[in-house]
This record gives sequence, structure tokens and C-alpha cells, in this order.
Amino acid sequence: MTDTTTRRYTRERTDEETEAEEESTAEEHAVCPECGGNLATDTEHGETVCEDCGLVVEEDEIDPGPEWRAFDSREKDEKSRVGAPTTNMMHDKGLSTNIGWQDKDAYGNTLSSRQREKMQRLRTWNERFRTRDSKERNLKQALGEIDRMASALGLPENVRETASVIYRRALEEDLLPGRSIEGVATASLYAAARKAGTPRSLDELTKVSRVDKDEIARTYRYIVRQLNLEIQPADPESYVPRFTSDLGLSEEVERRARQLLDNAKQQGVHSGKSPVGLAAAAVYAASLLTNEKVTQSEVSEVANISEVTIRNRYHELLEAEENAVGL
DNA sequence: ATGGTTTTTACTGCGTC
DNA sequence: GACGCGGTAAAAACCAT
Repeated sequence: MTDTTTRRYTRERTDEETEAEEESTAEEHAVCPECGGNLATDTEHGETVCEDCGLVVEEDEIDPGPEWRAFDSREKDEKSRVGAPTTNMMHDKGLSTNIGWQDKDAYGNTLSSRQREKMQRLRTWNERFRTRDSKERNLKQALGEIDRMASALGLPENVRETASVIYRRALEEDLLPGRSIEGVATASLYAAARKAGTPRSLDELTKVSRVDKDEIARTYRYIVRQLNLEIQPADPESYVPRFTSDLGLSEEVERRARQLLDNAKQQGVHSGKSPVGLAAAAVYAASLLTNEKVTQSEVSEVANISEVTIRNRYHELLEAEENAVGL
């Protein structure tokens, strides 16, 4: 299997992205704290992102603070930013234009019939543009969310791409009504991570998402079914590198753990059991076999699995190992 | 909803440092 | 005595039906 930690993903740029990059001419000469790549300012999203690994360094660079200097607390209240507060409840954060329905002018006088007709036409067109845009904006927001969560979880660029594709498909197939953008975005990311062989558990997703676990799971099942995504159960081995590195264990342990898992797989011991549990148990067992002992509780900590499960699995793994030697 | 399976929780006993 | 570990029973979560 390819080592996911060292692989460099070549990035396929969508039209939108290339466009956005051309726009941001002012390139800062800072480097990414994570991979040392170039940082680019994406003015459209108000973010500073790494070109190589996609890490979002800064988000929401709009200054929400007071607009002018204030000299005492009374003035501070008065001089805070002007305008309606933004809200996430609307796709455009409530910043788009709305034309009132009363046919009155700014002074409350009724309009002439000619003016009324004009306003009616304007309303119609305004509405048309707004809704035509709404899908685009919906998409933008969702993609922003996906990006945010992906970098919080340390997922590579290609996973984001996949997640975006899944989300776009969901949008096109009208799977959104009745479901939150957040939820679908999270579910897309979850699916993408699994597809890419760098799975993250539902719990991990829940930590970075604004949506609760049940909804993510429900939405995930739904879009998988509707879009006929074929996602096989996560391979336990895909968790191994993460666990070993979180625990500061050597390559040797990682290799050993994989070996144990391979064995178990061949004997079909693993079916029906949680992949995370298997992986955790394999790491624990491997750490014993290589004299780099870690405690069960440490493993259970990084794997988010109970010690009991680790115990059960690792007995099974060792049994499988013995049987394999006998063959 | 239901039943079967897996995981978690909580508790207990044992050996070691 | 605290800690790591093993085991157990009952509760909870999960999944397919």
C-alpha cells in the first residue's frame, strides 16, 4: 500500500480555483507552518491557504470589530460596525438586496401605478438572480465548510476534491431540501475520507462539524444510497500509521501491526468487527511483540476505543497469528 | 419495533513496582 | 497504594429485518 504520509498529491484545478488564484495577485511570502509550501491569499473566501497541503492558515479576515476609534465605553457602543448583523442562517449571510413589498417610497408615500409596475418588475428580477445564485452560494459555503473541516482533521487535498465532487452531485440531484448544508457537507467529507483510504471516525467528524453525530450518519447513509457511492468498510490498516505516530512508535511496530492484520484478514477473523478496534489491538499487540510497550489505555486513548475491545481483539489477533504459523 | 451482534461501562481480582 | 492487565456481567449502541 502507498504511504499516505509522504505521498504528494498533484492537484487537479477546477476552473473556479484557477480563476480565484488569478484574482489574488498579492501573494504573501509567508510559508505554511505545516508543510513549508507557499501561502496564497484567497480574497474571495477571506482565507489564507497553503497551496501545497491546503491548510487554512487564516479564515474570515473580515474585521467584525468597531469601525472607528472609541474614547469611552459609551462611544464604543455607538460606533460599532454599521449595518445589519450577518447571519449564517441565510445562504448569503443576509447581505443581499431585498425589495420591500409595500409599494411605498422612502417617506411612506404610495407610489404611482407606473412606479408600482416598475417595482414589481425589479422584484421579479432581483428574485431570479438571487435564487439562481443561491445554488452557487450554497456550494461556496459548503465547500468552505468542507475545507475548514478537512484541514482541522489533517485530510489531504485529494479528499477535499472528492468531497466537493460528492457535494456537487448531491446538490445536482436535489438531495439538499430538508437537509442542512452543514450536514451534507460533513457527510460528503466523511464519505470522501473513507473512499480515499484515510478514514476518520464519525466521532472525529462530529468534533469539527457543527452538526451532531446522528445527523451526519443519517445524511451519510442517505447520500451514499442516493448517489450509489460504493464505499467498502474501512480497512483497519489505514488507521495503523496514524495510531503509531500518535503514540510515537517506530516503523517496526507499524510493520508488525500490519502483518498481524493481514493474518487476521486471511482467516476472516475480522468480519463484523469494528476496523478501528482491530487496528488499535494490532498496534497494541505489535508494541508488545517489539518491546516498545504502550499501555492499553494509551492506545484506547488515541483510537477512541475501549480497553475491553482492545483486549478482545488482540487475543483474537494473537490466536490468528498462532494458527497462521501452524499452516 | 425486534432480535442478534458488537462495544462500552463498571466492577473485581491479581501481580508488580 | 497506584498501576497495568485480564475477565465478567449488564447496559448501550448498532444493524438488518
